[in-house]
Amino acid sequence: MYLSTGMGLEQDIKQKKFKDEHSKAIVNLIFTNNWLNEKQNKVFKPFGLTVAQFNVLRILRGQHPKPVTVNLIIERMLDRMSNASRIVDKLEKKGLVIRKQCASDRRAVDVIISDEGLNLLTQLDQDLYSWQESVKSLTDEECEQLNFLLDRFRQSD
Amino acid sequence: MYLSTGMGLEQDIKQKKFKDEHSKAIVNLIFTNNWLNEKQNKVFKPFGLTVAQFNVLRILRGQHPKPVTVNLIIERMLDRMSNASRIVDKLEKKGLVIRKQCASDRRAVDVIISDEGLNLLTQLDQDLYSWQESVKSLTDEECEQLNFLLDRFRQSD
DNA sequence: TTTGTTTGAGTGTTGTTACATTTAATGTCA
DNA sequence: TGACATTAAATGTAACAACACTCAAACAAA
Repeated sequence: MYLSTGMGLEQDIKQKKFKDEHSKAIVNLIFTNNWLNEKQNKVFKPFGLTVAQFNVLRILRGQHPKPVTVNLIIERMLDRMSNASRIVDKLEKKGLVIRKQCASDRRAVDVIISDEGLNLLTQLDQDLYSWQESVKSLTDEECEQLNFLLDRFRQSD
Repeated sequence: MYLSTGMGLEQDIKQKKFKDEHSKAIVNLIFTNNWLNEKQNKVFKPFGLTVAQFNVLRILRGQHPKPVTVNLIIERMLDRMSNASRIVDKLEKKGLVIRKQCASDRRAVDVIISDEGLNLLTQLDQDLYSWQESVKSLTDEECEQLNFLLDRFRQSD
């Protein structure tokens, strides 16, 4: 599934026509996200990570060696909140992160990426980079344009 | 969460800078999809439908009164396959669709949207339309551009 | 201090998804 | 025909997400 025909959304989902370009854009966004997600999963799977777990690790690496509270993780996660706690659980069980009570606020929990976690990410980086290159089909200018449009897309808040 | 600052992705997920525009586009796509998904769920919730269920109903309405096999539903679904069967289950339990064995191929199952299902969609249409208008922040031309870029984004297959 | 409110993290529950497997019907072709 | 492969749909399962709730720590303020 999700083999693009290279002929646009209508062919990909076999729909004849959309009411207007905005309706189509909504469907196109969802479809493209699924397409992307499916491919990303395949990259992370050999490393035993889900996309969500990887993103948490990446956040932790970004702050390393500073600890990061669960709250900060939630703030920076791309996907729905709430399960940050459980994701950290999983990562802890795999030895990829270390969790300890925060000294200055005993409600909070400091999370740090472990050496093992850092190593895993280092290994992953290479594969991720190749993957990204392999799916890149837009020019830099087009990417910029896409980012501009997506940012504007979310402006109705 | 997901309150856009109206200042672009970096602020929204509090990340300083991306490696390049392509990396940013990938994250932007995921983030925008989550943003959209969260909003869509709120529209469908009062009707007791998930986005996936709605999409199946819409496919069925598109073919009504012709029956649609589960396979065809899978082909046209935006999101991951495999659960089409179970989604149809749910819809059947709610009386929104009718399922019966296909006459010409006894492996296949014909699914038709029921009158109740059609009614529900009619009610939903109004809310959905208002919602779409309320989140529309791109011009028609920009939507067209976005569709063009998203279609091209998936071209690495 | 005590009382009430807010905050950070974790938990319980229910529904959903991903993936593999199953079962029956169909197709194929020697 | 009979043996084998393929297809359509359903199901088992483990992981995951959504959402509400709990619980202890911190804050606020009378």
